[in-house]
Amino acid sequence: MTVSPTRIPEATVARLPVYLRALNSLLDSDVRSCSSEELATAAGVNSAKLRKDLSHLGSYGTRGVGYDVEYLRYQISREIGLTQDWPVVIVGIGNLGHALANYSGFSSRGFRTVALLDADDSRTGELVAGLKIRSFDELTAIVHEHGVAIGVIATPAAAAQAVADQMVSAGIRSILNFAPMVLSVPDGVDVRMVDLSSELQILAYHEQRKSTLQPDDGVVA
Amino acid sequence: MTVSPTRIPEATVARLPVYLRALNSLLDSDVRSCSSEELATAAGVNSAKLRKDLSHLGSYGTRGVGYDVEYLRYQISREIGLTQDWPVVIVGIGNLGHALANYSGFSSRGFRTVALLDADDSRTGELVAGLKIRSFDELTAIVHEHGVAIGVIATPAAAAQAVADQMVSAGIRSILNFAPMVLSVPDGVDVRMVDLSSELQILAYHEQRKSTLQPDDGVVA
DNA sequence: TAGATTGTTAATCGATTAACAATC
DNA sequence: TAGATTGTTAATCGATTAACAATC
Repeated sequence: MTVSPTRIPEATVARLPVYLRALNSLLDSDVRSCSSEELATAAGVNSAKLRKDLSHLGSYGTRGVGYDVEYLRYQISREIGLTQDWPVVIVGIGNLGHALANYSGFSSRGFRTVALLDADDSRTGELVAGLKIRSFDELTAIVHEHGVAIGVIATPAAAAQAVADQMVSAGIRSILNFAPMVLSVPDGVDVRMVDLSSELQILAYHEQRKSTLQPDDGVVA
Repeated sequence: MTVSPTRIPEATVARLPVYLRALNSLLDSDVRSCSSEELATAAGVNSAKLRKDLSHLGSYGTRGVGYDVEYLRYQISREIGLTQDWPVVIVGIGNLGHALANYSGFSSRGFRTVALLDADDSRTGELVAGLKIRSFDELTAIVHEHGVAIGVIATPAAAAQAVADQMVSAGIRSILNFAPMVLSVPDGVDVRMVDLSSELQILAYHEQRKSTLQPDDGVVA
């Protein structure tokens, strides 16, 4: 009874962060209340989809009125789990790791970077985003000390699998992978992959189609 | 007849870069030929989905034998449009822009970064990844000079919409947005959004469910 | 009450998957 | 030919959307 009564569809889960961001930006503009139409516009989706998505979480709006922005924000945060503390380690402090360590979108949403690790021990002690870079060898100790559940991999592709293996054996069950490399992990471990180049390739595909598009293309009788 | 005869489903397009990466990694290991089963494993999908996806591009395998790795790689590259040159500009050279400018996954796939722009003119002239940072004011001139079709936004959220507007008016029709901000653009302009924090939030949601999962959860009679 | 807007229903659409005929 | 594996079919599953009854 205390836990979410229903499973939330994966497509909906992926949009909850978008709604959260839209609600935050409404609050920044001192908007206290909004309709599904307004929120949908701010989030870049249509309102039917928004209402359907929210209906999976519960009934947090008022018919004829709309949604209380702060209340809905809290409910979505709670559903995602952002009301609890999430200690995170980042492994691989190159340009990208550096950017991630400084990324305010993490800290502002309940994620707390507890350690930055790099395999290159000559960088140990270097200060990045207020944290000293530590040796990768300390991973297991750090995971246990802080109860880290989420690991971020920002190493080159060649190192990523070894890092993932070490994370898993240290007890991490959720991995965010920025290395352009498919990781193999045991059942029960979640990996999400962010491939910067994939996104560019998908854009290129559509851009190419635009250029070769025939004027009478697009509709088939 | 020279252009792709069929429309490729969006879900398939999103996976083509993954297949391409898997094929590259097979080639690195001197694997010249593979079955759909092997390639699917390397790409992290099941083989039925892989074959279905490839069937949208054409018939590039041999029954009873499998796929020629190099030939298939070429066909996918061509379909995505990676056999042509894609000049790219990156706007916002903070930590993330810096990381993107140095990211080898771009240059190795037909993407050519022609300019790095930043609104902070005190940074003009600074050398990053072999390119001098230039003023944002030069955007339109650079787009025209190099025929830039794809723009990358790595600015803070507050600046992103203005950058997008400028890109659109300069003629860019494909934008990769790393700023945590929904962009509004005219019809015909493609925006893909990469939100580093969203991915972490989706992981947190699943991690949270793992912790609260009942032992007899998962199946309902 | 009248007007507005949610939450839900049901129809449609697209994606996934297993199975297998085609064929090397 | 016999064995292997693709490319396709058809069934299933999940996501999207429009419409509207419920209700503030």
